[in-house]
Amino acid sequence: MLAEERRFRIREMLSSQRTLAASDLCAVLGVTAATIRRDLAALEHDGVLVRSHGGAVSRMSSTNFQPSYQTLSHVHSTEKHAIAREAEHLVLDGETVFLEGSTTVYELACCLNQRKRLTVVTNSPTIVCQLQRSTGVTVLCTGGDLQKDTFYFSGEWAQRALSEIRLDKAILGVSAIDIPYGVSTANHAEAQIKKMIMKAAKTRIALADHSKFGTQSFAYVGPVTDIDVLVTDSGTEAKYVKVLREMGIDVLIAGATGTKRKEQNTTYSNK
Amino acid sequence: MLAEERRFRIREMLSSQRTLAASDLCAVLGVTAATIRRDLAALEHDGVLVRSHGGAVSRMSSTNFQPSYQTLSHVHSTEKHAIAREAEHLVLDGETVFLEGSTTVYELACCLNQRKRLTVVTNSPTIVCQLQRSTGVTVLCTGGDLQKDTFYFSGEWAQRALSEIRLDKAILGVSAIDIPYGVSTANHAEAQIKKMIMKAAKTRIALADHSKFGTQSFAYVGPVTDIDVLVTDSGTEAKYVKVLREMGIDVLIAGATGTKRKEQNTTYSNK
DNA sequence: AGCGATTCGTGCAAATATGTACAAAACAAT
DNA sequence: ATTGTTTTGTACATATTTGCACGAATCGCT
Repeated sequence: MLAEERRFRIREMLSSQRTLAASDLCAVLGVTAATIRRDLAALEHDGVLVRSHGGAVSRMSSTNFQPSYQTLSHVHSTEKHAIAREAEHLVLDGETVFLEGSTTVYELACCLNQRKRLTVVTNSPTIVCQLQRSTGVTVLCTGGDLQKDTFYFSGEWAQRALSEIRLDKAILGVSAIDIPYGVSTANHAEAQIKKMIMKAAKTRIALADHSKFGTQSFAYVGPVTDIDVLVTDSGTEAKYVKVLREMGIDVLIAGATGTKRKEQNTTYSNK
Repeated sequence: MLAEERRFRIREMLSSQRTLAASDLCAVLGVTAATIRRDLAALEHDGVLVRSHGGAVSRMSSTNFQPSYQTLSHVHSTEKHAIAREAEHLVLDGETVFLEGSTTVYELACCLNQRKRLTVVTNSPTIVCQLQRSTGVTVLCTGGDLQKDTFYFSGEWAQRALSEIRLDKAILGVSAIDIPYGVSTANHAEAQIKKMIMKAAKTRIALADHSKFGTQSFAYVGPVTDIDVLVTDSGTEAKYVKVLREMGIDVLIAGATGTKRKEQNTTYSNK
């Protein structure tokens, strides 16, 4: 087998598997570990992957693209992950959904790679990159100005794109939710986009970990009753859950107990 | 057996096999390794294949399993890199430029991270992700439908965004350039986008390595005179350069020693 | 914190591939 | 037939790849 062929197959595997174990590669490709190591070194040099002890992690369509995302997602990452896993069941095959950029929604996007017949609209370049290899998912992007603080698109192009579509479901992260005040966010442009997403979707699903409750932020998005389904973690105080449910909102609590989650980047050997 | 027939059979084999081993070709065609090497060298120059240690890899998109970013990014990467470095000087601080998704243009985007006061518009999510951390660069994205084969945005949203802007410079990769026929590309949607980019820009800069010359592809983009500046590598035949210059096109040759054509993906240890 | 098991980096040697000079062979045209 | 051109085979020096080996670094587990 040609060296090129071998490396091509490694690339190929990386498009379906985010992580590869060096030992597995030795067995599958029939070469020694030294050769695999050299292959991985070469592919790392080409920017295809990032090596890690025992194997490698894909660099395309992964969180390695933006460190800001990584640093952010470390915060409450266990809860975010549980929330994403819970929200995944709300997305059905054949639907058209909006995924609004936010770290929690990004986690959700990672779960959707294997879906068939799903249309995703998003204002996040990171989510686009995450989903670009999944053949079963049609991806549309609003485009617009890239906000340097949040890494989402906003602005005129994004707004007009949103004004022209109707969605089965919109999934968005919220940065602040308060019962009397409503939902708010730090960025005015982001608030504008969130309002339009709300308007375009039949079902509005919000993801918020427990730290977001009872807080207010600069730019007002809308009342909490704009939300149809709210997914949060078990750390949220019961009083919030109770009041929201009384207001007719479907509150889902993601079970985050005991699931000791390790950092995504270092678990390369899992199948 | 005629040399022409031998090379035809190699082409034929490449349409069913992505890679060919030189040793296999010797056996099948009944000639020595030296002859096969000369054949492969000739076919490489014609842009049919890319040589690699021990054989060759098909370059024709129809046979490539995924003629995507990753597959092609290592092909002619030395030339692409040199071209990108050369084109970098054409982008000036303070300008508004369009970067059209293509592997060579992506290389260029990587060089622009440190710029101050630069506005970049692009239809490539990969380029957005590449530039999103650079504080000095304002990034806009056309949005649109994500093409699963090329990973660029196209479609209505992309077209309308392009119809509303005027650019100092547009930088695009070309997949096929032929003197009488003009510029063409494999994808119809991509050709549409390219046309609009051409229209929106005051100065149109095309990047093309030597293998693109003298080739035609499915979808017509426009005559070669649409191009103001063409950046290529030193492997391009002099006749093309001469004719294009006579037509008033500013042809820049990226400095690379013509004889030494090492494959980047096989040299991982240097530097 | 310590320890055994893996894994990593790398020098070395064998095998293989590459580029090229040169001669032989095939071909084309008078 | 002969002459000039192109192509192919041979030979050989150089370059690359790969497996093996061994010390160093890292990981997982107690």
